[in-house]
Amino acid sequence: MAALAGVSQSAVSRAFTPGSSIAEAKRQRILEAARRLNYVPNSIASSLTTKRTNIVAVILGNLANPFYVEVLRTFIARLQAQGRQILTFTVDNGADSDEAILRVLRYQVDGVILTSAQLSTRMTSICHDRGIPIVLFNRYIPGSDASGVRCDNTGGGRLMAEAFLAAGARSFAMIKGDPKGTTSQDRVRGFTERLIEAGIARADIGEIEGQSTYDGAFNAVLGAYRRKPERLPDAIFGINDIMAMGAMDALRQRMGLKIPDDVMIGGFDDIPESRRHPYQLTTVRQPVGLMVDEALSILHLDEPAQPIEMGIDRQVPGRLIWRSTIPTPTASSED
Amino acid sequence: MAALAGVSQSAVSRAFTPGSSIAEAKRQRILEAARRLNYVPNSIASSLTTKRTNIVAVILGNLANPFYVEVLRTFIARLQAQGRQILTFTVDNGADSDEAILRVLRYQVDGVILTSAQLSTRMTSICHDRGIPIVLFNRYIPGSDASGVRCDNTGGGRLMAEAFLAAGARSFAMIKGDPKGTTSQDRVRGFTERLIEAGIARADIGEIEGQSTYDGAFNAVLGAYRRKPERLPDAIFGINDIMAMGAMDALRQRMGLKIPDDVMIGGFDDIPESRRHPYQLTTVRQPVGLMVDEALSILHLDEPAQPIEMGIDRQVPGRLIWRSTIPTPTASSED
DNA sequence: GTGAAAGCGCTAACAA
DNA sequence: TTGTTAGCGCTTTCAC
Repeated sequence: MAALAGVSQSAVSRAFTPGSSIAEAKRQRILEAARRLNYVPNSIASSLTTKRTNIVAVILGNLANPFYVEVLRTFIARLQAQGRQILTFTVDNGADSDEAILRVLRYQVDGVILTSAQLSTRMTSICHDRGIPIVLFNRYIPGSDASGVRCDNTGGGRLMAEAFLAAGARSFAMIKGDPKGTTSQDRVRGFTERLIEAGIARADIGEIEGQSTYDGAFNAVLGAYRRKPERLPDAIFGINDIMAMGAMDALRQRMGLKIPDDVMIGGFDDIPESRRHPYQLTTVRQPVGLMVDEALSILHLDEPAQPIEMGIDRQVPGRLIWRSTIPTPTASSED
Repeated sequence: MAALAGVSQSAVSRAFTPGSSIAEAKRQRILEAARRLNYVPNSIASSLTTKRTNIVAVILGNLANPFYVEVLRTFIARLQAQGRQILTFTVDNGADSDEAILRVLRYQVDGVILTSAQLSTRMTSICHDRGIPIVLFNRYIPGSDASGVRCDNTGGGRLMAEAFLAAGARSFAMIKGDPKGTTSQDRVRGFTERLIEAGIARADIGEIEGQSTYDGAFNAVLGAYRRKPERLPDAIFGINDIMAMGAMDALRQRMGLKIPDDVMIGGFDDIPESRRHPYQLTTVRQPVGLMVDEALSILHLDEPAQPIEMGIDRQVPGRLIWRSTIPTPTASSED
């Protein structure tokens, strides 16, 4: 390219580097030649010297949960607007992410965002040793010095418990997700704690496993209550919206029950589907945009020289969105 | 790394290159040292010489349509299994993809997959000149020599027309998507053609604009029929499932209609949500896995030396999935 | 099977 | 403001 345009290599480099000292006329001339020759600078080559690729890795669990689609979409939107590229990886839900991380490290990514996967301490230190920041999204790994952002899951669980209590529920069940994940655990814990505080007996708080999926919850509900409808509690808390939706469909379409008349339902996440007519799910909203911004700020991609922030565990509060799967005690508030 | 392990640079390179001539003992020794030193080969550097990055770009429209989430997920699964990385890009639905393509070209991707976006001939030739194959997914650009894979949308539209006709419908409406996209156009055309052939009058085939989204279709249906229920046709064809779902919700929850008793509904895509209880949508299934495989075969990532396949327009047939939004004339067949 | 040396396309001093 | 030079971390001849 340089030769063809009759200028030095450095001139070309400068022409494509905003803020570098080059005469405006020359820059224009080079840009014009580049267009004519269909020249596109090679970012791969430049990152070899700059040590910056402008690539960020996003490692996700299964995209079957629309919540994570929303998360991915938000990360893509933000990063793309900053001129960064996204290397997307999926790993099986809850599986360990070692292989994925090793692979993205080969590509010298500027940062790693990890959702729905385990992170070994070995990988954490490998990343940190190489100066690559890593942030956990909606996940907390006890004992890890990796930083992360998550919703206040415990608090969110409490909010849901309060909503049910206010509506008069006295017996409960939870549909849990990945039993190893802190996200599900925390929501379960907050929910349970609040109920106990309100004087509910442990025996009146049931738990079933929904595997974090629509089908899992659908089948779990059928398995638990279809033949024993007498066991049905007043209220069921789906640890995430997609499971709450599976539960609703099983309850209504397969068992002929009315929601919230026969059983109340609560969810968590506030995915777009939750507000749709068939569901109108009362749920705890996670502020995805805010959480994404927090995650990116922990990565501080713009100041690579800054030391990596370790051990941060940023929690942002969720918010209860009243819709129609729990009778509203007083006034209702759709957003 | 080489120095630290007391071997040559080349030896390290060979140790990490399957099939290169190196003594097994030496390879093991190097691999062991690498592990100890947390060494990870730099793919960025290697691609500078090999001219292969093992990165494939996937450019998508909005992820609000679950169909494209499914598509993305499938591409990720396949490519990841092949040891390739995915650079994900989103562009506004139907917007041109020039900027996105220029950006991925800087990263020397081995191939480009493009869905839901326009592709200029200039970009096509830039890619081809540099030997980068590009494949259109579910999109056909007339006059372009870019290759692509798509469902037989015209045929799918015909299938839906036949289903409605068999169920006795005599008046129709379509909820169209992006008016500039061939995908929507083809489905509309096939549907209309078949109806005309069956003797339906043009006046009995209405069209409304659903903007390819749930909300768009929801509102369009309300706008078209709420105050004029007498205009309601026997059958409504949502050009994609997400719009069919929006239409169903509007019809049932806002207008109190029964499906299929008061109005039949058909969709296209067969997204996972379509089989769920609230919808049980009769739709035309796109064989995503097959289409993805076809797309990847057109890219022939494994034989970069082969000339780029141009002008291919591979069409795979869709299949009608009978569920419950159209009364089945005779026997029904869930997949 | 192995190492030395050249070079991939760029950026970053440095000197002019 | 400009061009020259020396690498960035790897792969690839090419001798050995």
